[in-house]
Amino acid sequence: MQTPEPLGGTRPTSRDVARTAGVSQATVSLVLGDKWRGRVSERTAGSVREAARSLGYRPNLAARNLRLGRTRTALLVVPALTNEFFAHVYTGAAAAAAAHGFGVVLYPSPEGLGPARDPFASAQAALDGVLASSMATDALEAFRGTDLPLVMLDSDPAAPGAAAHVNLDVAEGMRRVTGHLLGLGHRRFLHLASAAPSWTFDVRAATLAHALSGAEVRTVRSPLNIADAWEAAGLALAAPGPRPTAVICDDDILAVGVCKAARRLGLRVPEDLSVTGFDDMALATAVEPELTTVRLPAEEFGRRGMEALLAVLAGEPPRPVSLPVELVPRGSSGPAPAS
Amino acid sequence: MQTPEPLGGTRPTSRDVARTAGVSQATVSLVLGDKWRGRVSERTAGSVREAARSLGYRPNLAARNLRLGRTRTALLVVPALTNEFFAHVYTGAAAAAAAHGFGVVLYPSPEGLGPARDPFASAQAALDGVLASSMATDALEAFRGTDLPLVMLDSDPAAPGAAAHVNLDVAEGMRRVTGHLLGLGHRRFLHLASAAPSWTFDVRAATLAHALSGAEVRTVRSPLNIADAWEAAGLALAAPGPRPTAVICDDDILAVGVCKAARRLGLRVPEDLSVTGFDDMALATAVEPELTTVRLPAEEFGRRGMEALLAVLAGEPPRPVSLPVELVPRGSSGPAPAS
DNA sequence: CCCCGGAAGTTATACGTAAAACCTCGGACC
DNA sequence: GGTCCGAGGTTTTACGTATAACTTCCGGGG
Repeated sequence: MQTPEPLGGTRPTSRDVARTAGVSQATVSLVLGDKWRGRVSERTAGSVREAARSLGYRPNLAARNLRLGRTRTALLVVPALTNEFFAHVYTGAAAAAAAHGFGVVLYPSPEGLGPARDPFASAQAALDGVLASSMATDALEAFRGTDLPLVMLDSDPAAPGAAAHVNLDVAEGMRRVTGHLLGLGHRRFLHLASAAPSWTFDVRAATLAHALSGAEVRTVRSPLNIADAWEAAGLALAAPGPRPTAVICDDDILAVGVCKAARRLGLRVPEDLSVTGFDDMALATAVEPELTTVRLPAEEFGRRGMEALLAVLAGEPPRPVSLPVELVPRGSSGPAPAS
Repeated sequence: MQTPEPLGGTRPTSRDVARTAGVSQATVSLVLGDKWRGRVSERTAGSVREAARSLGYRPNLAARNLRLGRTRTALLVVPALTNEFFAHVYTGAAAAAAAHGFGVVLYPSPEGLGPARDPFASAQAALDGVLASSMATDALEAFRGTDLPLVMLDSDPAAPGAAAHVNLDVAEGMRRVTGHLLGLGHRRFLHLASAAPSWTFDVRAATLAHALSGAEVRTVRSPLNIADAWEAAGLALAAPGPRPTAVICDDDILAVGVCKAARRLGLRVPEDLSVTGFDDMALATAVEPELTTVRLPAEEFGRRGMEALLAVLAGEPPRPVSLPVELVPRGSSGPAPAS
């Protein structure tokens, strides 16, 4: 069992395969491209495959992409993978892409991007289409004046520019949360909202305002990290006047910050204060008490988004998708305190 | 301000730019490739750039890659981005790559990979090099018989096959943990180890065994998720015989599981049981009490790894790197109980 | 007997770029 | 006055693939 691998760094080409198989390069291309039925004999096809295998032949993707004018590569634009939600979105998108022979490349984060560099060149990939989260607002600016097919995640379905929209039904999620808390007797609320501007957060705020129109609601904004949420919640909960009995958060991360702030203030969760999250990431069951939250099908979200993009690329006009979400009641929410 | 953008989906080529600028395609290539000093006049160069801008010209990456035989793209192989540690590694690697004009593509997860599909084709990218974590063991198998430059993350520096090694000094981290706990008077330990086979975990186990050679140590393995860790720790802590007073975990996630199991058993952390984590991810400060853990410079880890790979690609023989880690004492560890 | 059609290939070409090799002209130098 | 040289380009070629267009051979039908 010797290794007939090419030495010296030069990879074998289809022409090399043709030479060893004793056929022309075109035949190699036909056989390996699975377009040979009725054009090449079974025998010849076999010997071509054998030659390719023994040489360790791998088609040159750059050449194929140039020839075909397509790259079978999609760009995924999300804010940051260190947010578990987007890591799941990536996973789903990558899986759906792979199932169709596509690759996924991530838009480089703004920090990683040098000054005034071309976002497309930075991706270093020729692209067939773009799948973008509305939360990556700054990155999206870079895509003005591009005619690449674009599918938007969690953005206004009425907004122009996108070939398709795939959304999570966050409005229903927020209705479930408010219904849950109202049912527990809560009437004074704090809404800890994300400071990041995005359509999905606007929807949550609007839904919440509508569902709680009879109750008392205060809104505070915070960046999506525990420390900032802790500080914002601490200030809001220690403010003069009647204290809210429930805090509705736009994200599990914020809810964790609220719980920490509550404990610091001597408030028990859920006896003195109910707290709800959003997303149902690993964090939600890591803390004590576990978070009442809204489960978002993050991975399916990415999968459906990519499938919509692939449909667009295939020429099928896709219809908008809105994925159902689910309320997961856990220990962080309980009956409103008696007083 | 009209839009002279190409209509109908056909992007302008360097030849189109040449035509509008009134020069040859070669001149366009020289100017835009910044190789024109002394070969093209300032005037001509200016008009070429102007033409390119007005046409919205973007070089065809596939053609460039084919011509140059390089793609300025590296493959990153990690187990799962939903593990926050690897999301940080990706971020650092992508930033370092972007700073050198490189792109990063992720190895598709095994699930996303169809049956018996070529891992390289699945990435849908022609690659210049590979940066791989030793924790992605199954994926690494796919790279046998490849001569792509390979830099390993957290793998045995003595192992062959890699052009360079970049490691975290986890041995020192584990020594700090054991020193910390021994100093607090602990003598009976439980080591909750990762069930995933990897060199980095072997090092932790070996270091721990050596540092605690005079003490009593039991080892239990668990997959890296809260639920499994909870179960494994629950069993171990409820086992007959003297109970360990400290649990040393290979990962913050495991430590969180241990804390939950301890609470279930009526054990207070840290009064009855000290628990330490590893990694210092967001989880560590989300829980109560906050975790004593070892801070790993995850993002720098990715950055240095990518820089090592870029050095290899540039022909510079790099020396092995071992990044320092840091013990972060927090609330989950305290003096051993008196009894 | 001739022609036609299908099987089994081969030859030729284009994709867009980078760069080596070549051309042309106007002055400087001997 | 011829030659050389450098500035400022242009012409040409190659990268590896996919496929359209062409060739060749052979058996069968009229």
